[in-house]
Amino acid sequence: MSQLTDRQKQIVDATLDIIATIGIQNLTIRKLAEKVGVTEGAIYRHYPSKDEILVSVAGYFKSESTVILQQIIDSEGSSVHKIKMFFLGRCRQFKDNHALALVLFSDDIFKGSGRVQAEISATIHSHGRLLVKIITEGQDSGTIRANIVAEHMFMMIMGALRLLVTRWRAADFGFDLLGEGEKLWASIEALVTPS
Amino acid sequence: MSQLTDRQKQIVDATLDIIATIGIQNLTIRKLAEKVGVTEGAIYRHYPSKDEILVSVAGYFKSESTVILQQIIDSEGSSVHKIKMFFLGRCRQFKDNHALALVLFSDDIFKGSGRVQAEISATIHSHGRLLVKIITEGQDSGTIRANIVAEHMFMMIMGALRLLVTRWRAADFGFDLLGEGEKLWASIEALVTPS
DNA sequence: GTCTATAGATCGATAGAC
DNA sequence: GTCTATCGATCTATAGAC
Repeated sequence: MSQLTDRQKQIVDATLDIIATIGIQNLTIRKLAEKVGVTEGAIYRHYPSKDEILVSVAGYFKSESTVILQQIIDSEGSSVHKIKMFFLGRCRQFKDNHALALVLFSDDIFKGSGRVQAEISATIHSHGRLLVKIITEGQDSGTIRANIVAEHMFMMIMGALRLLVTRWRAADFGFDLLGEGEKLWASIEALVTPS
Repeated sequence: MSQLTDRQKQIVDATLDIIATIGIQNLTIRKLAEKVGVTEGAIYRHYPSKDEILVSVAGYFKSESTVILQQIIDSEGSSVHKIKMFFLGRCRQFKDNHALALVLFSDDIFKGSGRVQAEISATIHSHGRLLVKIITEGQDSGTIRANIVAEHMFMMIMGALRLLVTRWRAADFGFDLLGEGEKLWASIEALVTPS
């Protein structure tokens, strides 16, 4: 974690790019070196092993994904507004950083390297708990329908976002994710707010 | 497609099992042969290549996932009942066949073998269109809230199911998927039916 | 249809010159 | 810090005996 050198940042970016385009099962040091523009041996001057590169990728994911959470905690709006901020904020992040969508929504990328897997799922889990808490607060204050399990509401909202992003990736990023995200959010808000 | 020999079925089952446990990036002919109980050379008597085994896996997925769709088409219930049948039917299928959940909900399993990837996503897409059509019919007949885009409603329902299954897998199948699915469905039904 | 044995390619990682 | 060169392991796939 902490700070990466310029080369390390290049390597992490190249790794994400390769995973996004040809899948983790085709991620090799050779292809990585080729994309960075150095030889295979040079890669090992910056990382001791391939696994350690994936650890770095996971760290990058963690810091990026936490940014929006902090903005929400500091925000003053209603519960619905906070969740909307998260929802559209993620769309904006993915639009600016396609590879991030991949890391956040692929369950099997880090399978095999157990340590990385555990860290990522812990992060996702803690973020989820925060959002469920916000939903519960909204239910208590009457801005969100109260006769539904908050956890289930969270699953529908995040699940829909994930499906949207999955389609966006399948379409080779060929539509406006933020625009479609706003439309989808309008439907979600209509469903979860009291009528 | 068509019929598999007993050995081919064994190989497909073993493939799914390996993918489910240690990930596709660790799927090798050696591990496959070991699990089936024969040597590596023997595998190639039943399949010409590793890729062709994955094609078989995809075919198996396709036939399994279509079963419930046909039941729904033939059913006589309301739109809400049909979607519930699909939702809980999938839970039941996954409970009986853990590996199926993996194939249905992993975007990156078949990345790299473009032909398989295309076939699977086409199947998922056509199933989705059928469910959206059922939702639209429900909206027209008044059993489903009509002021929401049907496509978005579909995304929330399927997204929630996916998230539930993802958690079930992460928990090593350690809770009752069908029971939790029924609770989740109750929340979904409360949200999507007119109040 | 299964075995042993092996070819040929590619993988992660290292050594040593510069 | 990058290069060339290479090691040892492992991969997919094949050949030939039984």
